[in-house]
Amino acid sequence: MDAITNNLTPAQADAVTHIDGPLLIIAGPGSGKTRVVTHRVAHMLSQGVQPWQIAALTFTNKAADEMRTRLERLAPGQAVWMGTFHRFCAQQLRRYAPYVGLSENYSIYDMSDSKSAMKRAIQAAGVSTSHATPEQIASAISKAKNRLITPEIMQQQTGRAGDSVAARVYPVYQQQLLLANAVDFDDLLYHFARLLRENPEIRGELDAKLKYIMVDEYQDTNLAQYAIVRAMSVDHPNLAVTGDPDQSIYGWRGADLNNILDFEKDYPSVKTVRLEQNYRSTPNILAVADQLIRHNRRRKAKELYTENADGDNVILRQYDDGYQEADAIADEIAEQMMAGTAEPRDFAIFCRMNALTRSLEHALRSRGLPYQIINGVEFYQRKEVKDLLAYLHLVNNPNHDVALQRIINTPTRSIGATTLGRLQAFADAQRIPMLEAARRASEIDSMSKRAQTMLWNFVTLYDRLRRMATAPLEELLRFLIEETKYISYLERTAVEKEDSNPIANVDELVSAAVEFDRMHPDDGSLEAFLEQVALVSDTDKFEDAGNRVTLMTLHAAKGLEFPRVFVIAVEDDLLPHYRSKQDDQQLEEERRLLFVGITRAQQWLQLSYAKRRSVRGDIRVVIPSMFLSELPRADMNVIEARTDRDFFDDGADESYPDSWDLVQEPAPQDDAEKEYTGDAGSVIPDVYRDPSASPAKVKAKRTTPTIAASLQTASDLMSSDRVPLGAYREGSLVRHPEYGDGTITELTGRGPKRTAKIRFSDDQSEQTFRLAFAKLELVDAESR
DNA sequence: ACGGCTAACCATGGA
DNA sequence: GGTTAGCCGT
Repeated sequence: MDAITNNLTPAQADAVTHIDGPLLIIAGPGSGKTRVVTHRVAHMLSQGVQPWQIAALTFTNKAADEMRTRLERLAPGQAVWMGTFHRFCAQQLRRYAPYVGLSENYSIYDMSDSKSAMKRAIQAAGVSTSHATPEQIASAISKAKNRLITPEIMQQQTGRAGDSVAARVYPVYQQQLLLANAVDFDDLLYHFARLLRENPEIRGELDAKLKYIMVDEYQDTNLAQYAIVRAMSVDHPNLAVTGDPDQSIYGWRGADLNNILDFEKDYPSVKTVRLEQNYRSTPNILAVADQLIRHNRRRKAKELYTENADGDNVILRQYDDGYQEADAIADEIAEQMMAGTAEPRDFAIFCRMNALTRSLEHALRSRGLPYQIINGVEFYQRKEVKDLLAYLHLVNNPNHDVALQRIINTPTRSIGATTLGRLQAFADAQRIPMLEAARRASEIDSMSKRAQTMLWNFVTLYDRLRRMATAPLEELLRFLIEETKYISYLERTAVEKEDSNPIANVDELVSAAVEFDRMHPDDGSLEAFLEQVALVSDTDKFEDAGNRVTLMTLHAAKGLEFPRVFVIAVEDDLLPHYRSKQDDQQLEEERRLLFVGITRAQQWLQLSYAKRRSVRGDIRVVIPSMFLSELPRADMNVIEARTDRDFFDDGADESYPDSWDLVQEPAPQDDAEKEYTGDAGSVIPDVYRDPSASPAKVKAKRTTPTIAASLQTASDLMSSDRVPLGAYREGSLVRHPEYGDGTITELTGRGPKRTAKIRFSDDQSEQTFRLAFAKLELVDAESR
């Protein structure tokens, strides 16, 4: 008992010793949350709670592993269930599969599996993708599932046009998944939530068995997760959740901030504990994080403080371009290593999207610095790995149509698109899985004799593999590699690339199988292996990778900490991402994302942006992120790029207020200006729109001339002595110096992104132009 | 009819 | 830089 409750702050002890009844732990970054949670479990165990009465739900395996390791130290040998939401649901669904129309050997589709399933469903539903892309449809269906909306309900809701397309695909997609005895990621939660809702006896059993449920990162739960957790906490409402509204960054995955903001309303008898003292970062870093997050409205105000000693000022650095940024950061790391003040594992580099790691990777490699990229999709997404896993999937679940389609002709066995199409049509017509259809190929009239033979060959191969289904995994895997001649197929087809070695990846998969056999000598099953593979991410296992610099996205960085952190490309359209700028809630989520990045740093932090960045080949002028103007610059080291000052020559000497006014209050004389104001609104922090929110206003006044200059440059590009953008209409006649006269057939986008599709009268060709940049003239009908 | 190849086209985040 | 649709050679 002493070892468990000693050395805790009063707040921490409060949380640790609370056993019965709802508990809300609002835990700021670096506040020792994991410590509190594990100590609390240990305390509960010491007070006679049985380990099997406790379940701790997390979002990543890594978080669960971390908890398990720490608990093991406090209370060795106690089998408390700790794992991700998805794994928890997957395991429960194995037991209750028939209740939701599945068999217990059901498969879990990963993102690319669901994508192909979705494409097939869209085809089968016969909807046109001209107004809604497959991605949009998939996202609408995913959102529906996250909100526990059934296909029937979605069809009843006469929503927006895009949704009605999705509403038609949804039941077809769902039906096909059930036929394939498969679920997608959303279904794991969706099916289990509905199972609990529709079967009170199961709900009651679980509620009674799992008397103590804990949820980590509660701010990232969606409605389905909320429903699951609540359903299991009715008779025994000993629900303990931890979270931080300021670190909610998964809204795009359906996370609902209200779950945590309203927790006290859901459970009026809740005990709320706030962990506000930060043990991770220097005051310098914390101050920057705090100033930034104050600009959010939807939050629970929190005082972050630390007793840590002062450290270096946070650096805000400008580079000329992305390459200079990469080189300079690599140099900086090399320098700090040479100075003996740091080693590779001390450094992390965060970015908004994976594509941005490329130049960094190059810079680090050319200097011989060891690094690792934590990419959400890596090993298990590689072709050769997916191929072999598809074989395993099909062996485990003969209804797995996506797997069948992947491997029926891999290695090639003369079963092409035509044959596959006919097979699929037959399967659809008979409502049978495709493997079954292949067995009955002789019944398919349109199928050539030759194709029938090829299909028969495949089915025979499958049956040979199938006989090995219960063998140890390693044996099965080696057998199928042998039988399919997969290695020689790779040697034949794989192109030698610098950093990909398909055969080594196959070996790595075999090693994973060996390891799995070793870990599960008795309970090992193909099904369990496939489930594990489906539910791990590469993010989970970065730790083992040795002494390396870590590159990852801001999303992947959550829950981690590093002594020295670089956040790169803090630029408009990237952070905040351009697809999040239109909506205040999404914009706040972007701000939280930067907040998460900043608060990962223990001792040293640099935020950087470039003046120019090449995006997909072409070089763009960069507008620094609006978030940078929200930081306490007086307490930071602001460093501008050394060269290239004249790039923004016209604006470099402008004082700050003028340039801001330019963006803030463009004289609204005509349509174009109004148009741009609307768009620029999102570039302006909330505080500029709402005078009542004051604290940042003073800070933002310190915006450097350079930032102001580039902002002005952007507005120059937009407005000065150009035809007002609003003057362009669909049907407008225009003249282009190269293409000649034409007519605008379509206008899309706003502000700087305003884009026109133009059909030229000369050759009837259609081209698209960004109005702000294209050399277009409006012509009136008479002058042509 | 199949399969390999080239050429557009397209990209946020990820259990 | 990676993926896919469509083309062309077998």
